[in-house]
Amino acid sequence: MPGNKEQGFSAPRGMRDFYPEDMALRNRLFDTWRQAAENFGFKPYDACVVESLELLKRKSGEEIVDQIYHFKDKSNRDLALRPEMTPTLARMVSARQGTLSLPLKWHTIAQCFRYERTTRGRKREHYQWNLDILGEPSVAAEAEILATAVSALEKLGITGTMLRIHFNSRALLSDLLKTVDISEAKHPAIFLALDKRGKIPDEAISELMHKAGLNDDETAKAWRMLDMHTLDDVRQTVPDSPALAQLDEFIRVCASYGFADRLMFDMSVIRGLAYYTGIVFEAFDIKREFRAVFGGGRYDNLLTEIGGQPLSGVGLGFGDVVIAEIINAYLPNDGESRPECDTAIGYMEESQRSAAILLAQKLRSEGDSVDMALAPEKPKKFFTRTGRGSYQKAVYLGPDDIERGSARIKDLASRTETEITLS
RNA sequence: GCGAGUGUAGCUCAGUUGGUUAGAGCACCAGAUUGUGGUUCUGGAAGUCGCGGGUUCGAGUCCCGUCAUUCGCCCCA
Repeated sequence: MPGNKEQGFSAPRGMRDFYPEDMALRNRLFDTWRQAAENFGFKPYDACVVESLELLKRKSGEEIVDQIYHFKDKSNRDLALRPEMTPTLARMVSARQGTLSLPLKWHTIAQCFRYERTTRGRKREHYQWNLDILGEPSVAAEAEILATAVSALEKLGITGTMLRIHFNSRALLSDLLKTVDISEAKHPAIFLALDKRGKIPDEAISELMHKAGLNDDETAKAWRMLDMHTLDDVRQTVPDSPALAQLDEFIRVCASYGFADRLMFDMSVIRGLAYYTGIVFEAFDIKREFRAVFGGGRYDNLLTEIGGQPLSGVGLGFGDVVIAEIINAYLPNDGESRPECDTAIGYMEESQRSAAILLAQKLRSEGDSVDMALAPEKPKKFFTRTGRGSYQKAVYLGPDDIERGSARIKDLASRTETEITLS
């Protein structure tokens, strides 16, 4: 939309304005996230939006710097708008590592920024719900985090027939690569190369693996790994893999929570971020029409990179942009407006204003939300304005009502009126 | 960073090979109905055609630039 016509101002590229009508969905989403997190015992935390560039570099690598909004402050410090919450979490936990009791479960809704071309489902700014469990090595952590996210999805009306959680395990991929004698040092490069499958040509992926030090034979073996589509295929190759046993246990725990039917093993889920080491997951809509709704996995070395003690954790990031698209596509009637305010009060003349204020204050003290007119209105205008769905009830005061000491409160949906006393 | 499309009233959009004063529907405001709203009728207001430059006797229309936006690619939350 064009912005201010005289000066041509609009929100900068990729940044969003939230008008009151936009806040309805956003607040519902945020409330749902917070309720689910509290329901599962996650503690809220928050942090500054500006981070030191060095912290982000150390975690994400030099090459990511041109995708970050960064700048120098007046003392020449290199700072950045956070592109994700995990480095900040690592910094905060590391600072109190000696005193925090583990495992810890924290959550936050963080606005994150990223400087890149905008496209469907991707802005330069978004809100991301972050769930993290630190200090629990068992798959109970993965299952608990996913159960929390699934709970939020259910509250939003997104059922198992609309969305599936695709999962894989980097540890399992490592076990598979070991069986074909590819050294462990080369695994991370292979993961990052294979993660690009479907995004860049296969030849380019093979080229990436060659650059990572794999010969033709090893590259072919890495490719063959992806031909396995089911856990049974994998089981035949590495029947004794500890990572496979973990996945079996993971599925069992998820079944106890009751959402195992939403899970789907998927060798192509690898995740682009370098720090994942174990189970990884991404949630997609059934039609695969949209980008991932949420994603995450287990990381083991997050704190050691910034000087802390080793601590295993599981994290999940759930953005506000894609889920809004999914809700609009799968639940099209969800956006219908509903009353935002209990009662509207209007009056005919200035001389009824004080009575209107008294009534408004009385109803407010009883807990109703009340929108009282700030100026006199003709009755037709008042009822036209208030009858558009924003209010449940309306009271209109005129001279006769003040004389009688009572007024009629109207239920706007049923158009029925009941008497209330003015006192 | 690369490629393509779009930009006309609050919204959705018409607008002929360049031709006088730029239109429609919905929404809005007023009246019919001077104390009661979702349907009806009548009337009204509202646009520097994203912005800037160029070509032309003349530009919403053609050209260049710029900003915003959408969709791909790179990349990834």
